Amino acid sequence: MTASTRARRAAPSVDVPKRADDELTPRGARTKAALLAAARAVFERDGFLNARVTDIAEQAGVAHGTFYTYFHDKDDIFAAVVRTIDDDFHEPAPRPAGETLYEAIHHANCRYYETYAGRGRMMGILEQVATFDDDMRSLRRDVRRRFVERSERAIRRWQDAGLADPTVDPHYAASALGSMVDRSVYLWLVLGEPHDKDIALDTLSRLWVNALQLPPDHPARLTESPRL
Amino acid sequence: MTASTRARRAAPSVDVPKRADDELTPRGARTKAALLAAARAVFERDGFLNARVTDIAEQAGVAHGTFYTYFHDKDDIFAAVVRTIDDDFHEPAPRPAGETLYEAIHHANCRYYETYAGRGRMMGILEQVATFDDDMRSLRRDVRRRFVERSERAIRRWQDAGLADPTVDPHYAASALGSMVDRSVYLWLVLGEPHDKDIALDTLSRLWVNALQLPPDHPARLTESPRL
Amino acid sequence: MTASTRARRAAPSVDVPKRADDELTPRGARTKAALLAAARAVFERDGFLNARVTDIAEQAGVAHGTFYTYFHDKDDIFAAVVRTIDDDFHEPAPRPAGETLYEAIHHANCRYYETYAGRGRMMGILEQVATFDDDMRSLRRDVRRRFVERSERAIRRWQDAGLADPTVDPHYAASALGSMVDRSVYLWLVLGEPHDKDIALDTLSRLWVNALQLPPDHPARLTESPRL
Amino acid sequence: MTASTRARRAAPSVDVPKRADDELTPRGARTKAALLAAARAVFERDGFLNARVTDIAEQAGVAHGTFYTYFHDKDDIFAAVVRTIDDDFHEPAPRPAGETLYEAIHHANCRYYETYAGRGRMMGILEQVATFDDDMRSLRRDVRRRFVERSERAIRRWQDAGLADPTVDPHYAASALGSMVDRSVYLWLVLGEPHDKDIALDTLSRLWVNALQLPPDHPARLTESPRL
DNA sequence: TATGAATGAGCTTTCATTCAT
DNA sequence: TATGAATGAAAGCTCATTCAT
Repeated sequence: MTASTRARRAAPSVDVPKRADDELTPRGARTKAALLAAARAVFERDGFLNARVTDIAEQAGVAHGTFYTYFHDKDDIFAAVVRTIDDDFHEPAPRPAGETLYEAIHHANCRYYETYAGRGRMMGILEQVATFDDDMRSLRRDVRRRFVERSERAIRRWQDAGLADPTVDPHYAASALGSMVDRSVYLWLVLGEPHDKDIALDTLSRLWVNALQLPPDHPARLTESPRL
Repeated sequence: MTASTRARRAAPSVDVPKRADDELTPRGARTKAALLAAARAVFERDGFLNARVTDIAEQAGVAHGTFYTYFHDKDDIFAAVVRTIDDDFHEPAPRPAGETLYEAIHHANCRYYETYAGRGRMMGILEQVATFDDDMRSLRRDVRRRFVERSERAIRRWQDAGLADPTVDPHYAASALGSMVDRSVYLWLVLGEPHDKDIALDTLSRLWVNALQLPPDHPARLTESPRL
Repeated sequence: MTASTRARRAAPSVDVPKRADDELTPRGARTKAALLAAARAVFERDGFLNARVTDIAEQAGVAHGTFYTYFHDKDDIFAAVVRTIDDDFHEPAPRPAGETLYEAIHHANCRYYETYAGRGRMMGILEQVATFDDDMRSLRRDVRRRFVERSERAIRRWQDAGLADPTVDPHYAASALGSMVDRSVYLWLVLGEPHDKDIALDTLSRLWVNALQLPPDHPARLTESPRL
Repeated sequence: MTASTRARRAAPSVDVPKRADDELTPRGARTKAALLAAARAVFERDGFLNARVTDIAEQAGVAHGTFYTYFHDKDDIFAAVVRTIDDDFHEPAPRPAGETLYEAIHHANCRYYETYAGRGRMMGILEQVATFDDDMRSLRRDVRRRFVERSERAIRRWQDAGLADPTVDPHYAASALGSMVDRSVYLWLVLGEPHDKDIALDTLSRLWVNALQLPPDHPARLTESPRL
């Protein structure tokens, strides 16, 4: 044969899943991990938009094409990176027994701050991607919704117990206070607004307590903790 | 995720300034205005990243090349569009005399909501651009800073007058409450979170007042209004 | 702005038509014509599969990107080249008055041969593309169908006039005889089977006449000519 | 046209022959057979151009790399598949004694049809490959030549016996009638042109007989059968 | 000023083939 | 033999920007 002749591919598109994690040989798993780590580094350095697949591959020390052995495209690996990061937000927090309401709320806020801080620049990148990618936006909103729902339930319980201002709407209150914490932390940790961590978090917690007119020193025994 | 996403590294971009507004012939002024209007329409339709210079020119009914008679690039015209939009946030609000504190704060929150709503999709786009463009980020933060500083001064006055909780830090409180309002409005108006406007804004204002432990029915006569 | 940022395009796909021929400036028309000519040359030299857009642009003496000002992709320009070639097959042939049946049929066959020959290597390329491209296959079959239908009508008339074998099915006969001519010409002109043109075409015409048991010397006055 | 189409220029391809069939272990023979079967399935499903070596290996249930233990490349295995298919066309047909000429010719045409139909989609793929691969084109022409030569000899005999029109050239007639049958069957079976098999084949045979002006009911005892 | 054709850097993705295990 | 990870050559296509008219 004179000429070997290549493809007229029909749109491969969505399907064609990459080999699942548990079908990988140790070597493959290592490479995939290297790519994920490299991707995170590159995203953090360049942001999502400026990150190039080439850079990620190079950073991981593999050939350009190897990237496509494990991921479909930049979006795909980004989602994978986010997934590795996202989980910690969902772990239920173990709560000490004798906390006051202020302490419980403060604890939750601190924990949110620390988790956010641990994610470093990736949270900002996720925020960026969420402004133009529907899937990431959904993911972002799901995380948020869970927090808000938890807070909402707590507010209702406090209202029922006569501890919280009965005139505020629990849903909107939970949403607003969640936004307050979430956005403040974003300003401090992602946009780098200078701040004194202790004062900042203490103020946040006080405002939280005040906003619902909770008695700060009342025991928080009502089980579930009001995390953002 | 459907489409692939690209970006470009910073370009040298020699600063050849385009002809200033007052040096334009009437015809030129008309063309420039058409481009600005077209740009806003295209940005609102496609977002910043998907907007193409070609589309803007086409929408404005001028040739592709004409764009460059008036603007350096997409960034340039985007900044110009934002400038035409940004101003309204800064107009001092005329305040009625006999307002209560709740009314004053609620008025400010409503005004912020309305202004945001009037900007329509552009606020979301600006938020998007602010995630990767330093200049736009600065602009965004300047707007914010002005709001926060005004609130901060008001809080201090209220604390001095014995009306507000003296234990909260005025700066962080202003920042946090500003974030609360700003982010809530973003969720409602940009991300389209379903909400009942009246309840939502009322809750926001109540939380604001509560958070500082202000007496809601006290006259707001302390001059400057605490907007956002 | 630090980085100018490019697109996250949504699948542009089918639409986005290129500027129509009559909206082109003379310069544009010249370039487009150059690309078409270059494309034909490249296709004839390399076949469709091996032809590269780059080669076409280079051959036309324009930059790579210029190609995309006028055509969507290789398929698009191929279709355009074929369209410029296809038309001649459809021109109705002017027929002399006193022809015999054999002469009329022979004339049609010769004309088919010549038209085919004039298209040169492009007919082979079209045959190639028709094996994997549905649109081109349709085009190919449309051309064929028109020939066959014309022949079929002629055969019916001849049968009605008692000139042709009444036992053959007019449709299948037209199709089969069309295939005979079409494929023979393909073998000779595209695959380069050595042949003596005169004997070859004469044999073809004799077989045609015999196959229908037509009296070769009978006047062909039954108006429409049985082309392929 | 949906997808873009690429091709590759001829590769040097050093001729390291793969292990011959009789040097294979039983296990190896089984793997090779699996690959051949898989290749045929994939070619029939996707066509030659869209078939990927990966798909063939996967379909055969072996690792990608294993393919290269048995075949050089896609061309190589395609040729092998075709070889397994090609043979049946050459088997001499056993002919009954008292046939008429029409019956003999009809029988041959039916047999060609059936053989073609049995090859299913592979004949179309072979036609496709023959448009760009010289070796496959040769193979295709060899098959054809044998048929034509056989017909040519038959026609000569019939002419010598005064049974066939002496004015048609035996070589071109054989070629043209072969093309008629071959192409008709291609249209029906590969391109899927709707047809009534009995009428279609009967018409084909009648035209064959008529074209040579053979007496249809004359005994076909002249030994060798005019196939195709 | 306005035009729109021309440019080409830049990034993406595919898949045949090799090779260490 | 079998495996499947790694490779990298090839093309494709987009669109911001320039520039001759």
